[in-house]
Amino acid sequence: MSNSKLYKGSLTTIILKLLNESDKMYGYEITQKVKELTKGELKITEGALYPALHKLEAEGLLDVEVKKVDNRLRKYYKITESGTKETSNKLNELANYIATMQALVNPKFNLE
Amino acid sequence: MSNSKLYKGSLTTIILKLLNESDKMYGYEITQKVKELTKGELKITEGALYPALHKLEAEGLLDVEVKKVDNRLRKYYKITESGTKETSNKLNELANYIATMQALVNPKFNLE
DNA sequence: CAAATATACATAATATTCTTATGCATAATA
DNA sequence: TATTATGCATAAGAATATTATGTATATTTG
Repeated sequence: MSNSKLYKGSLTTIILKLLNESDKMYGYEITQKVKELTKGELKITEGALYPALHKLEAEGLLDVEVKKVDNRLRKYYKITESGTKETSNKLNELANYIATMQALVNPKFNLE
Repeated sequence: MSNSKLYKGSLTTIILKLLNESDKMYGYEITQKVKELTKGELKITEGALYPALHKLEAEGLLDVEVKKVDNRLRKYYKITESGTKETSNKLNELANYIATMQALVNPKFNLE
Protein backbone atom coordinates (compact mmCIF):
# COMPACT_ATOMS: atom_id res chain seq x y z
CA MET A 1 0.00 0.00 0.00
CA SER A 2 2.81 2.35 0.90
CA ASN A 3 6.30 2.13 2.35
CA SER A 4 4.77 3.30 5.63
CA LYS A 5 3.56 0.52 7.89
CA LEU A 6 0.92 2.77 9.40
CA TYR A 7 -1.57 1.83 6.69
CA LYS A 8 -1.67 -1.73 7.96
CA GLY A 9 -5.17 -2.29 9.28
CA SER A 10 -6.67 0.62 7.34
CA LEU A 11 -7.77 -1.18 4.20
CA THR A 12 -11.15 -2.33 5.52
CA THR A 13 -11.97 1.21 6.61
CA ILE A 14 -11.06 2.55 3.17
CA ILE A 15 -13.09 -0.03 1.26
CA LEU A 16 -16.17 0.39 3.43
CA LYS A 17 -16.05 4.17 3.26
CA LEU A 18 -15.77 4.23 -0.54
CA LEU A 19 -18.56 1.71 -0.99
CA ASN A 20 -20.71 3.53 1.52
CA GLU A 21 -20.51 6.63 -0.65
CA SER A 22 -21.15 5.09 -4.05
CA ASP A 23 -23.84 2.78 -5.34
CA LYS A 24 -21.42 0.01 -6.25
CA MET A 25 -17.79 -0.44 -7.18
CA TYR A 26 -15.60 -3.24 -8.49
CA GLY A 27 -12.13 -4.11 -7.27
CA TYR A 28 -10.04 -2.51 -9.93
CA GLU A 29 -12.18 0.61 -9.71
CA ILE A 30 -11.38 0.85 -6.00
CA THR A 31 -7.64 0.72 -6.63
CA GLN A 32 -7.94 3.53 -9.17
CA LYS A 33 -10.18 5.66 -6.97
CA VAL A 34 -7.77 5.37 -4.04
CA LYS A 35 -4.82 6.26 -6.24
CA GLU A 36 -6.70 9.30 -7.50
CA LEU A 37 -7.94 10.55 -4.14
CA THR A 38 -4.52 10.19 -2.54
CA LYS A 39 -2.61 11.68 -5.50
CA GLY A 40 -0.72 8.44 -5.91
CA GLU A 41 0.37 8.25 -2.28
CA LEU A 42 -1.58 5.07 -1.66
CA LYS A 43 -1.68 2.16 -4.09
CA ILE A 44 -3.84 -0.77 -3.09
CA THR A 45 -2.24 -4.01 -4.18
CA GLU A 46 -4.39 -6.80 -5.56
CA GLY A 47 -2.95 -9.30 -3.11
CA ALA A 48 -4.37 -7.20 -0.30
CA LEU A 49 -7.57 -5.99 -1.95
CA TYR A 50 -9.19 -9.17 -3.20
CA PRO A 51 -8.84 -11.20 -0.01
CA ALA A 52 -10.16 -8.19 1.90
CA LEU A 53 -13.21 -7.93 -0.36
CA HIS A 54 -13.87 -11.66 -0.02
CA LYS A 55 -13.69 -11.39 3.73
CA LEU A 56 -16.07 -8.43 3.89
CA GLU A 57 -18.48 -10.33 1.68
CA ALA A 58 -18.23 -13.45 3.87
CA GLU A 59 -18.99 -11.28 6.90
CA GLY A 60 -22.12 -9.95 5.22
CA LEU A 61 -20.89 -6.37 5.01
CA LEU A 62 -20.82 -6.42 1.21
CA ASP A 63 -22.97 -8.01 -1.48
CA VAL A 64 -21.48 -9.03 -4.80
CA GLU A 65 -22.86 -9.07 -8.33
CA VAL A 66 -20.87 -10.35 -11.29
CA LYS A 67 -21.21 -8.58 -14.62
CA LYS A 68 -19.55 -8.94 -17.98
CA VAL A 69 -18.51 -5.61 -19.45
CA ASP A 70 -16.60 -5.39 -22.75
CA ASN A 71 -16.14 -9.14 -22.63
CA ARG A 72 -14.31 -8.78 -19.32
CA LEU A 73 -15.51 -9.86 -15.91
CA ARG A 74 -16.32 -7.41 -13.18
CA LYS A 75 -17.43 -8.17 -9.64
CA TYR A 76 -19.46 -5.28 -8.36
CA TYR A 77 -19.56 -4.86 -4.61
CA LYS A 78 -22.39 -3.09 -2.83
CA ILE A 79 -22.60 -2.24 0.84
CA THR A 80 -25.21 -4.00 2.97
CA GLU A 81 -27.15 -2.61 5.89
CA SER A 82 -24.75 -4.06 8.43
CA GLY A 83 -21.94 -2.81 6.21
CA THR A 84 -23.23 0.72 6.66
CA LYS A 85 -23.25 0.29 10.43
CA GLU A 86 -19.73 -1.09 10.37
CA THR A 87 -18.61 1.84 8.21
CA SER A 88 -19.78 4.16 10.94
CA ASN A 89 -17.86 2.17 13.55
CA LYS A 90 -14.71 2.18 11.44
CA LEU A 91 -14.87 5.92 10.89
CA ASN A 92 -15.27 6.48 14.62
CA GLU A 93 -12.29 4.25 15.23
CA LEU A 94 -10.25 6.24 12.72
CA ALA A 95 -11.15 9.57 14.34
CA ASN A 96 -10.29 8.06 17.69
CA TYR A 97 -6.99 6.68 16.43
CA ILE A 98 -5.98 10.06 15.05
CA ALA A 99 -6.87 11.86 18.29
CA THR A 100 -4.99 9.29 20.36
CA MET A 101 -1.88 9.42 18.21
CA GLN A 102 -1.87 13.20 18.28
CA ALA A 103 -2.09 13.11 22.06
CA LEU A 104 0.91 10.78 22.14
CA VAL A 105 2.99 12.62 19.63
CA ASN A 106 1.97 16.22 20.05
CA PRO A 107 1.99 17.58 23.61
CA LYS A 108 -0.45 20.27 22.52
CA PHE A 109 -3.21 17.78 21.90
CA ASN A 110 -4.71 16.53 25.13
CA LEU A 111 -7.44 13.95 25.29
CA GLU A 112 -10.64 15.20 26.96
CA MET B 1 -3.10 -2.42 22.13
CA SER B 2 -6.74 -1.62 21.43
CA ASN B 3 -9.70 -3.34 19.87
CA SER B 4 -9.08 -1.16 16.82
CA LYS B 5 -6.75 -2.65 14.24
CA LEU B 6 -5.61 0.79 13.14
CA TYR B 7 -2.87 0.85 15.78
CA LYS B 8 -1.07 -1.98 14.05
CA GLY B 9 2.20 -0.56 12.80
CA SER B 10 2.15 2.42 15.16
CA LEU B 11 4.11 0.99 18.07
CA THR B 12 7.56 1.83 16.72
CA THR B 13 6.50 5.43 16.14
CA ILE B 14 5.17 5.67 19.70
CA ILE B 15 8.27 4.20 21.30
CA LEU B 16 10.66 6.36 19.31
CA LYS B 17 8.72 9.53 19.99
CA LEU B 18 8.58 8.92 23.75
CA LEU B 19 12.27 8.08 23.95
CA ASN B 20 13.14 11.05 21.79
CA GLU B 21 11.53 13.33 24.36
CA SER B 22 12.98 11.85 27.51
CA ASP B 23 16.50 11.01 28.56
CA LYS B 24 15.79 7.32 29.01
CA MET B 25 12.87 5.02 29.76
CA TYR B 26 12.39 1.36 30.62
CA GLY B 27 9.76 -0.93 29.17
CA TYR B 28 7.26 -0.93 31.97
CA GLU B 29 7.57 2.83 32.22
CA ILE B 30 6.62 3.14 28.55
CA THR B 31 3.46 1.10 29.03
CA GLN B 32 2.42 3.34 31.93
CA LYS B 33 3.24 6.55 30.11
CA VAL B 34 1.19 5.51 27.09
CA LYS B 35 -1.73 4.52 29.29
CA GLU B 36 -1.55 7.90 31.01
CA LEU B 37 -1.21 10.03 27.89
CA THR B 38 -4.08 8.24 26.16
CA LYS B 39 -6.36 8.19 29.20
CA GLY B 40 -6.38 4.40 29.11
CA GLU B 41 -7.39 4.21 25.45
CA LEU B 42 -4.15 2.51 24.50
CA LYS B 43 -2.54 -0.26 26.50
CA ILE B 44 0.76 -1.59 25.21
CA THR B 45 1.01 -5.32 25.80
CA GLU B 46 4.30 -6.84 26.84
CA GLY B 47 4.17 -9.36 24.03
CA ALA B 48 4.26 -6.47 21.58
CA LEU B 49 6.52 -4.09 23.48
CA TYR B 50 9.54 -6.20 24.35
CA PRO B 51 10.11 -7.68 20.90
CA ALA B 52 9.70 -4.18 19.45
CA LEU B 53 12.32 -2.75 21.84
CA HIS B 54 14.70 -5.59 21.02
CA LYS B 55 14.27 -4.94 17.33
CA LEU B 56 14.89 -1.21 17.65
CA GLU B 57 18.01 -1.96 19.66
CA ALA B 58 19.21 -4.46 17.06
CA GLU B 59 18.70 -1.83 14.39
CA GLY B 60 20.85 0.61 16.31
CA LEU B 61 18.03 3.07 16.98
CA LEU B 62 18.16 2.49 20.72
CA ASP B 63 20.89 1.81 23.24
CA VAL B 64 20.23 -0.24 26.34
CA GLU B 65 21.56 -0.07 29.88
CA VAL B 66 20.57 -2.51 32.59
CA LYS B 67 20.11 -1.26 36.14
CA LYS B 68 18.97 -2.84 39.38
CA VAL B 69 16.48 -0.68 41.25
CA ASP B 70 14.81 -1.84 44.48
CA ASN B 71 16.28 -5.27 43.87
CA ARG B 72 14.38 -5.46 40.56
CA LEU B 73 15.84 -5.36 37.08
CA ARG B 74 15.23 -2.49 34.72
CA LYS B 75 16.43 -2.14 31.15
CA TYR B 76 16.74 1.51 30.32
CA TYR B 77 16.50 2.43 26.66
CA LYS B 78 18.02 5.57 25.23
CA ILE B 79 17.65 6.88 21.72
CA THR B 80 20.72 6.95 19.47
CA GLU B 81 21.61 9.50 16.83
CA SER B 82 20.13 7.42 14.02
CA GLY B 83 17.14 6.81 16.30
CA THR B 84 16.53 10.54 16.39
CA LYS B 85 16.60 10.68 12.59
CA GLU B 86 14.24 7.76 12.35
CA THR B 87 11.88 9.44 14.84
CA SER B 88 11.67 12.38 12.50
CA ASN B 89 10.88 10.06 9.59
CA LYS B 90 8.22 8.24 11.57
CA LEU B 91 6.55 11.47 12.63
CA ASN B 92 6.48 12.64 9.03
CA GLU B 93 4.95 9.34 8.02
CA LEU B 94 2.30 9.71 10.70
CA ALA B 95 1.37 13.22 9.59
CA ASN B 96 1.25 11.95 6.02
CA TYR B 97 -0.89 8.97 6.98
CA ILE B 98 -3.38 11.20 8.76
CA ALA B 99 -3.61 13.61 5.82
CA THR B 100 -4.05 10.76 3.36
CA MET B 101 -6.74 9.04 5.39
CA GLN B 102 -8.62 12.31 5.84
CA ALA B 103 -8.52 12.84 2.08
CA LEU B 104 -9.98 9.38 1.59
CA VAL B 105 -12.59 9.60 4.24
CA ASN B 106 -13.50 13.25 4.35
CA PRO B 107 -14.31 14.91 1.01
CA LYS B 108 -13.47 18.29 2.55
CA PHE B 109 -9.80 17.42 2.92
CA ASN B 110 -7.95 17.54 -0.37
CA LEU B 111 -4.29 16.66 -0.72
CA GLU B 112 -1.88 19.37 -1.98
C1' DC C 1 1.57 -5.40 -36.50
C1' DA C 2 3.95 -6.76 -32.52
C1' DA C 3 4.93 -5.56 -27.97
C1' DA C 4 3.77 -3.26 -24.02
C1' DT C 5 0.45 -1.50 -21.01
C1' DA C 6 -4.11 -1.34 -18.98
C1' DT C 7 -7.99 -3.76 -17.35
C1' DA C 8 -9.83 -7.52 -14.26
C1' DC C 9 -9.83 -11.25 -11.27
C1' DA C 10 -7.39 -14.76 -8.12
C1' DT C 11 -4.26 -17.29 -4.94
C1' DA C 12 0.02 -19.06 -2.65
C1' DA C 13 4.36 -18.33 -0.10
C1' DT C 14 6.37 -15.33 2.84
C1' DA C 15 7.02 -11.35 6.12
C1' DT C 16 5.53 -8.49 9.75
C1' DT C 17 3.09 -7.20 13.66
C1' DC C 18 0.27 -8.08 17.21
C1' DT C 19 -2.62 -11.06 20.78
C1' DT C 20 -2.83 -14.42 24.02
C1' DA C 21 -0.72 -17.42 27.02
C1' DT C 22 2.86 -18.65 29.77
C1' DG C 23 7.01 -18.28 32.63
C1' DC C 24 10.10 -16.28 36.20
C1' DA C 25 10.89 -13.08 40.03
C1' DT C 26 10.37 -9.31 43.69
C1' DA C 27 7.51 -5.61 46.14
C1' DA C 28 3.45 -3.76 47.87
C1' DT C 29 -1.25 -3.95 49.19
C1' DA C 30 -5.70 -5.84 50.66
C1' DT D 1 -1.83 -14.74 52.85
C1' DA D 2 -3.47 -13.90 48.44
C1' DT D 3 -3.76 -10.57 44.98
C1' DT D 4 -1.99 -6.85 42.47
C1' DA D 5 1.84 -4.18 40.83
C1' DT D 6 6.35 -4.09 39.03
C1' DG D 7 9.68 -5.91 35.60
C1' DC D 8 11.46 -8.78 32.06
C1' DA D 9 10.96 -12.50 28.37
C1' DT D 10 9.38 -15.79 24.76
C1' DA D 11 6.37 -19.03 22.09
C1' DA D 12 2.08 -20.28 19.53
C1' DG D 13 -1.23 -18.50 16.82
C1' DA D 14 -4.08 -14.83 14.29
C1' DA D 15 -4.41 -11.12 11.18
C1' DT D 16 -2.89 -8.32 7.53
C1' DA D 17 -0.04 -7.13 4.00
C1' DT D 18 3.89 -7.92 0.23
C1' DT D 19 5.62 -10.21 -3.51
C1' DA D 20 5.20 -13.36 -7.03
C1' DT D 21 2.60 -15.77 -10.08
C1' DG D 22 -1.32 -17.17 -13.03
C1' DT D 23 -5.17 -16.40 -16.40
C1' DA D 24 -7.48 -13.53 -19.81
C1' DT D 25 -9.08 -9.59 -22.83
C1' DA D 26 -8.57 -4.64 -24.57
C1' DT D 27 -6.01 -0.82 -25.83
C1' DT D 28 -2.15 1.84 -26.92
C1' DT D 29 2.46 2.63 -28.66
C1' DG D 30 6.63 2.05 -31.24
